[in-house]
Amino acid sequence: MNVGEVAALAGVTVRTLHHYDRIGLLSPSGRTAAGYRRYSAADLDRLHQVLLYRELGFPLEEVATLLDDPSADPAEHLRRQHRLLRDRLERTRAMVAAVEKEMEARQMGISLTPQERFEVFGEHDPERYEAEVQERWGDTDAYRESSRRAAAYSKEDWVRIKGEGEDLTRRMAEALRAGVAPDSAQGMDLAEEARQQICRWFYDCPPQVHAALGRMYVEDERFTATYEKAAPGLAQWVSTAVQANAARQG
Amino acid sequence: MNVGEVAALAGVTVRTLHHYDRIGLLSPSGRTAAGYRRYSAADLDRLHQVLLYRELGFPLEEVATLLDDPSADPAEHLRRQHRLLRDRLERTRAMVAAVEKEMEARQMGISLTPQERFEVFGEHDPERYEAEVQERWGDTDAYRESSRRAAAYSKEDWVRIKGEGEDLTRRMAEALRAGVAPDSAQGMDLAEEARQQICRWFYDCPPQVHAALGRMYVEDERFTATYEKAAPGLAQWVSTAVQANAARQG
DNA sequence: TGCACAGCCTGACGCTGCGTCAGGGTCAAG
DNA sequence: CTTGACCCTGACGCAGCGTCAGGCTGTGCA
Repeated sequence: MNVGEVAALAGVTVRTLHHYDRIGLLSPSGRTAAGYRRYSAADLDRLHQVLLYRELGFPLEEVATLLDDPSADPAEHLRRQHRLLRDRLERTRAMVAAVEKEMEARQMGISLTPQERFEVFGEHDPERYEAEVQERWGDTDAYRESSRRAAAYSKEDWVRIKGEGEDLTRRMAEALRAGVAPDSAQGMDLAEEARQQICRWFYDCPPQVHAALGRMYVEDERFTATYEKAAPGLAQWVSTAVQANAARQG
Repeated sequence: MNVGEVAALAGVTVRTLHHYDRIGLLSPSGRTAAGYRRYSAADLDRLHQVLLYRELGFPLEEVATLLDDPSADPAEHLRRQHRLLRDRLERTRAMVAAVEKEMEARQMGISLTPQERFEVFGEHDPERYEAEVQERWGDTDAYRESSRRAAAYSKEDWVRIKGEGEDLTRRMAEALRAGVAPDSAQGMDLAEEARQQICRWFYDCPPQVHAALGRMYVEDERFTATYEKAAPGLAQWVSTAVQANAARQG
């Protein structure tokens, strides 16, 4: 793809891509004879990561070191991004609540103290902080340890993770064939097992989040196809089981 | 207050306050004989607004024009901030969902198309866009009309708004004294009326949001005091009614 | 075959929103 | 009256692009 196409796709300007090329953050993997930049699928992948980290407030140079770190596999980036995004969600929620409180206070003729007003973004140093926490944590042994363990996943444990997942899918398919109802206790137990697997290997996945994932299993045909390959009707079955399990816990 | 104190309170650096002074965005209302900046409560107020708008991605110059617009009363700023914050909340939620989808896809060995990956922040031009939409809308007649009407609140209708609020509070107090249960149909109807009032005059307030406000009525002593002044036990009564009403609708 | 027009290239300068010294007064405590 | 924390005003620097300028490329159509 040419710069213009990539820019349009990613929602950035051509100048931005030029800039990323110049500073070595994202250099297209090829050029035409005339010197035109040519971006490959892998380049798009990287651009995606760059934009996510940028949105999270990381300075570009740090983004480069993060993405070039050979000890960090893709899954680790996803986990980190997920964590930071959830932090931001929390913060935004707090700010919305603060504005609503202020409105309510106005209507009732109460005026809030300055401390109250500022506390929602006090200390935070808006976006920066998220990146800094990363940096700080990056220096502690504990984090490095856990991070290294995480990175080690894709080397040897990855097989085990995949195996566990496939094993569970197989047991679900068996249950389906045996006529087990997805919203029965047994069906929900299987769904719960799936949720726990995500928690253990990937990220903290509360029932509500899991329910959203469940919906995706029937809405996105590629996920559907993967389950249908194990057993016809399994996508719908799993989706229902997950929802029922979430409702049971909620 | 001195610069250092203000800076600590608001979570910004002294340099930032110097900068805001220099560009005329926020000049302290006084100076000591020695030239020290002295910030008043009104200055803190303004700083608060500045930081909110800044966080929302507005360039400082635009923040200045917004805050110096004489036809914009405080309530209008709150409504705008509220709207923009909710937009951001939505966007962040979408990004979290996208990362989760990507994780799930990885685990199942599916790979997403570039289009899919970028769509969450495609087009958006991260923060900037929020401000731009403002600008664009600011040019349409419809918006200017509604905006002017909104601004007119605090001039004459403000009395009516206050009146409506007090009237409702009085009727609630009467209900309480008459022994009406807060979670009875009558109690919930009163709560619903309160919610509608917020919708009409301030911002779109779905039942869930209203429930959160209800909790505040008993948690924040100043809100509690306002209600207790109308009738002892009213704060708890209103809170319960609001929650019941939200549950009824949810 | 040629040309018009969109798209690509490489400098180079500009702008915002501060961070970061430098060099020098101020004030409260001890 | 001194020490250390705090304040002042320049002045320069830096990230992350926006925005020309000046020139080559590629293609659809006459």
